[in-house]
Amino acid sequence: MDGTPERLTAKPSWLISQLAVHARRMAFDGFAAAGARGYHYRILAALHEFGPASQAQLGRRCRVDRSDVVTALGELVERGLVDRTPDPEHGRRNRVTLTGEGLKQLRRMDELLDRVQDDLLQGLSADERRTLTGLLSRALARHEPG
Amino acid sequence: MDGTPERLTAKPSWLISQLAVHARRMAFDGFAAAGARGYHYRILAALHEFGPASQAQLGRRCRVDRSDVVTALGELVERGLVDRTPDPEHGRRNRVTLTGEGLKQLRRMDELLDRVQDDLLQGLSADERRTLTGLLSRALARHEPG
DNA sequence: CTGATATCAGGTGGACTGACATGA
DNA sequence: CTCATGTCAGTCAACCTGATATCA
Repeated sequence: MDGTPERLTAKPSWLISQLAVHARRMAFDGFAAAGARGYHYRILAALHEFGPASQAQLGRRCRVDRSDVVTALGELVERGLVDRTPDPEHGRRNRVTLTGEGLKQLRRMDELLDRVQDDLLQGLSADERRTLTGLLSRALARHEPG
Repeated sequence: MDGTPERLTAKPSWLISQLAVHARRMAFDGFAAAGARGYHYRILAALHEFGPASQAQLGRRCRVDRSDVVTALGELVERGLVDRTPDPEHGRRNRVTLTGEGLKQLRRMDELLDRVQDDLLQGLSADERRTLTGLLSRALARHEPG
């Protein structure tokens, strides 16, 4: 433990970071072609997965800061991918819903991302991918909301 | 495959990205306390792992852009953590070496990072961590240099 | 009063691009 | 003429902070 600590390139956090870089780059290229970016996908996906929500809820679900939700939602509304209407039951809250166009866009981005995943994990068997996914989600679960 | 594509929160690339965020945040806090940041660690670690090198080599080894290497090295030189001297055998190239202070700083950051790793992967057994590391490095290996 | 919500202004580190001069 | 190297200027998405106004 003197001369040689764990090599940088063997540290899981390094591997994770570098893989994240690749994933983001690949996804980014595809998203850009669709005129979108990461935050757009995450918001659309959260809307589809959990249904209509307030902006604060949305941000918590897809882990985007409220202030960034505002900006991203503005762009999504502009493109007609989501609707943002004031919540009748709460004067301050907005109710955000996915539009038909938004769903279509989400499907496009989903296909794209699936191809990215495939590319990212090439070299791993289906079994290994499942194992990896399981381990990752268990690790992430420890760092949830609270 | 119609109503429900793979959930966002189950996609490996999402898990990887979110874990990377946590890792970076945890490491960042510790690094900041030491007056350093990610690039500094990566460069110091690469110097220690592969020995003295030119700036271009360094950048390739720790995956930092050459232009960013310039800036980071400037800061490291200022703190006396590395030496940058012109390569006598090549008029344009610099030779960058780790100083004693640099090594000490690297050790501090290494300890810190190991604690971060532990925290990041809490909930996984030693065996599972090895499995995870193995799978990750095999996946990353497919996205190497070329 | 607290607390949640939506919004705006701003800052930061990491990743990247393009240009440029110099040397092998 | 190429290619690699070091340098500088600037862009960008993601992430985060703080302040403000509004409403329960």
